[in-house]
Parts: sequence; C-alpha cells; structure tokens
Amino acid sequence: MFKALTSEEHNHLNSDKVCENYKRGKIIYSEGSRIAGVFCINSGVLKIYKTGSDGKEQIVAFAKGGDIIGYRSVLSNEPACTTAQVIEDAKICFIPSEVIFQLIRSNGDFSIGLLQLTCRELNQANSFIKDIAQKSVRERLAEVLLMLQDTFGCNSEGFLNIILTREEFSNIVGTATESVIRLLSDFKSDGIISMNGKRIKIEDKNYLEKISKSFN
Amino acid sequence: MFKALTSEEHNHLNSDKVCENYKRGKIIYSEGSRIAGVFCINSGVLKIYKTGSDGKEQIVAFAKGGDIIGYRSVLSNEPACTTAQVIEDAKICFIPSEVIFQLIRSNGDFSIGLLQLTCRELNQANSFIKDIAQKSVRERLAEVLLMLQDTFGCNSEGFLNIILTREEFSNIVGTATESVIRLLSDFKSDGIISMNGKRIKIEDKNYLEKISKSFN
DNA sequence: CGCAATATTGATTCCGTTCAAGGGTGGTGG
DNA sequence: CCACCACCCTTGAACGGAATCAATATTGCG
Repeated sequence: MFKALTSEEHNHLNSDKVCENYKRGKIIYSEGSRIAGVFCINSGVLKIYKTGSDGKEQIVAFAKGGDIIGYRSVLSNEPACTTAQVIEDAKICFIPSEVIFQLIRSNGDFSIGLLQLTCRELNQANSFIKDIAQKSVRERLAEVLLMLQDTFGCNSEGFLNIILTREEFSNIVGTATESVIRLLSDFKSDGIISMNGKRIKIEDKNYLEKISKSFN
Repeated sequence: MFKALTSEEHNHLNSDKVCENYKRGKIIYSEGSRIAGVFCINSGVLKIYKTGSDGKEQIVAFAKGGDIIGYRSVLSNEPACTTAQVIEDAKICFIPSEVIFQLIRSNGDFSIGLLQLTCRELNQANSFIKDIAQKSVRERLAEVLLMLQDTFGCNSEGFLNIILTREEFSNIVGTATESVIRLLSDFKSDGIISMNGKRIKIEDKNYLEKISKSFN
C-alpha cells in the first residue's frame, strides 16, 4: 500500500508511526468510537465485525500482516462503524490522520492505491451480500472455508493457517453455531475436510467449490 | 461530488462529457463487461445489481440524480462486477477514465471526495450484510421501505417517489417474491402502509422503525 | 484442580420457500 | 377500439432448512 511513496515520504511516515504488540482478545477500536488515525497490521490476525441489536457479531472482514484498518472512519471523519479485535497476537502500527491526509493530497498514486483498496473491499462486500441473500448455509460455509484457505494459506501439514471458534464461523456465515457444527461434521464424514482440534484441513477443494456454487 | 473542482477543471470536464437519454429497461453496463469511464446520473433512477448462479438478481444499490456509477470498475481497472439498469427514464453523462484519473492526480480534494464516497458505500454494504444475516424478512422489508423513503422521498400525497415491482423488492430484501407480497399485505392490513397500484405510502413510520429494529 | 468457555448432539418448532393455480393490468397491433 | 398476450400480482397448501431449546461433553486457562 505504501510502495507509491517517495523515500522522503517513507522517512516521514516512519518517524510518525508508533508500533505496539497486542494479545488475542484485545480490541483495537470499537464501533461508535472516534479514531484519530489508521492502523497498519505488521503481523497477526484481527477480525472486523459489526454488532447486531441482539448482541450477535457479524464478521465483515479479517485483517492480517500488510493490511490497513480504520481508514474508512478516518477518511469520512465519522465514528468507527465496526469493531476490530485481535484473534491472533499482533503487532500493529498507528499512523495519525493528518499524515494520511497529507499523503493523499501530495501523492496521486497513493490516492489511487487507497481508492483501489476501498473498491476491492466494496466489491467483496457486494458479492457477500448476494451470497448471503441467495445461498444456503451449507453453500456459504463451503465458500468461507475456501476463502480462509485463500486468505491465510495452509501450514506444512495442510491445515488452515487460522483458528476460529465455531461461534466465529457462525458469525461469518451468518447462521447459528449449532448449524456450523453440524455442517462441519457432515463435511468431515464426507471426507471433504478433516479436523484436529480446532484446526481444519481442506481435503477436497474441488468438491467444496462445487458445493459453494450450488452444483452439488 | 465535483464541487471540489476549479472552474478550469469544470470547463475541461464539460467539454469531455457526453450526455444521453435512456428509457426504462436499458442496461448501461453489464456485470463482466469492461467500461471505459464513469457515468453521472443527471436525472432518473437506476438499479445496480449482481446476478446469482440461478439467475436471481440481488440489488445492491440504487443511483439517482447526482450519483456517479461505474467508478469502481474504472479505478480498479477491472470488469464491472455489477449490472446497472434504468428503472425510471434517465439522463446520463459519460466521463472517460483518463479524465477521472487526471483529476485524482491533480486535485487532492477531489480524491478525498471520491474516497469518502466509496467509504460511505462500503459502510452501507457492511450494514446490509449484518442485517441480511441477522434479521428476519419482515424486519428487512420494513428497513427497505424506510430506506426508500429516505433516498427518494415522497410526492405531495405522501407516496414514495419510486415504483418497484414485487420482484424488485424481493431482490433487495433477499427473499421470495411471494414473501414480499404477503408481508406488504400484512403491513397494509395493520395500517402501517397503504397502496395505490404499485405506489406505496408509509402511514406509520415509527412503527416501521420499531419493526426494523426487532422491537415489535 | 476447578471453573468457564466452547463444542456436541438430539428434539422440536417455525419462518420462509416452493409449487401450483388463478386473477389482474397494461401495452400493442389488427 | 378492443382483443390478446405477456407480465405481474395474489392466495393457498405443503414442505423443509435452519433456528431454537435443552441437556451433556470437552477443552483449556487461571
């Protein structure tokens, strides 16, 4: 994201940023709060979610090393509309709003990079709206598993490089926790996935793709 | 959106743009196609939708006078990820990509304006994801009616300034057409709305708000 | 170790979809 | 002008996916 900067801009940025380590569970910012800058994820994983009136979370995105979060709130100068919480210990840098605005005004390529980032997220969000509105829970769960593999990759044994609770799964898919449990166990007995504790391994990607496209 | 421009930039823009009239049903651009610029809606109404694998549309936004569409595709230089179709006769101007990129590079305020626009849409999309994942069809329909009043306003008799088919309603709410029909007829017999052909009038906004917030 | 959070499984309920059949409306062309 | 056709709307009945409720396991952290 910051590769459009000149070396002078880079130096300036580095002198302004503040990095810190955060443990699992830590909330970086909350829905409704004001934030004075953006956060760059150095390492670790966060979930970005909105909270419904009954308290149930809806996860709308993840952030991992290299991602920037909080820019929506900064750019529109509005309170945050999501909550960002660490789910895997993370190192995060803070960049004050003024610095970001300064960069946008002075560096067209940086602006275009940011615009492309927001557009990509917008596209993903719209796709997700369509899926959640039209597909069954089974299809959506298959899709989420593929998305996770795509986003986080696998370790040497083929297990997904991310660990989520069943409830977190349900908060992505948009369903009840029990439904996630039942479907994962179906997938397992069909040999589509295997599990080791909370770790999940995709055994038959092709079949998952078929399911997610409703061609099963 | 273009108020950040200098008068010189304005003149340049006006010489580059091409305006045309389009009738209801006309498709301005289709999902998957390349588009070479953005469209500014002068008047009229369009629906922006994605098409599911079974052919069912999911409406993700509307565009009316003053709105800009197609910028996502232009900025990210990717094929359009939605289809834009006229639902009320419209006058639309076309602005080539180069002109937009030129403006972004030369005018920081214009960039920020565009960024704020995308951020607003992103926020709306995320809210919608939460709603569609957590609320009932009844709650969502109530919310959509309120959104339509907010976006398009009412005529002198209090009827919504937009006419949609039942199917289009179902394609926003994310449900079956029959469900929309049943629920609208429930709302009518509860005195929450009234109808005149396809025209709808909200009679009890407070109660609709209660329903949409699940406090009914 | 013990408690709290998480996971699992079963039984039951219900919201919403689907299928089917019929009625209404508007626009077009003879 | 009105008959016809395509499209849209409406209603009923039945089914089914997923939520909810309830009752244990199991895990893992302090």
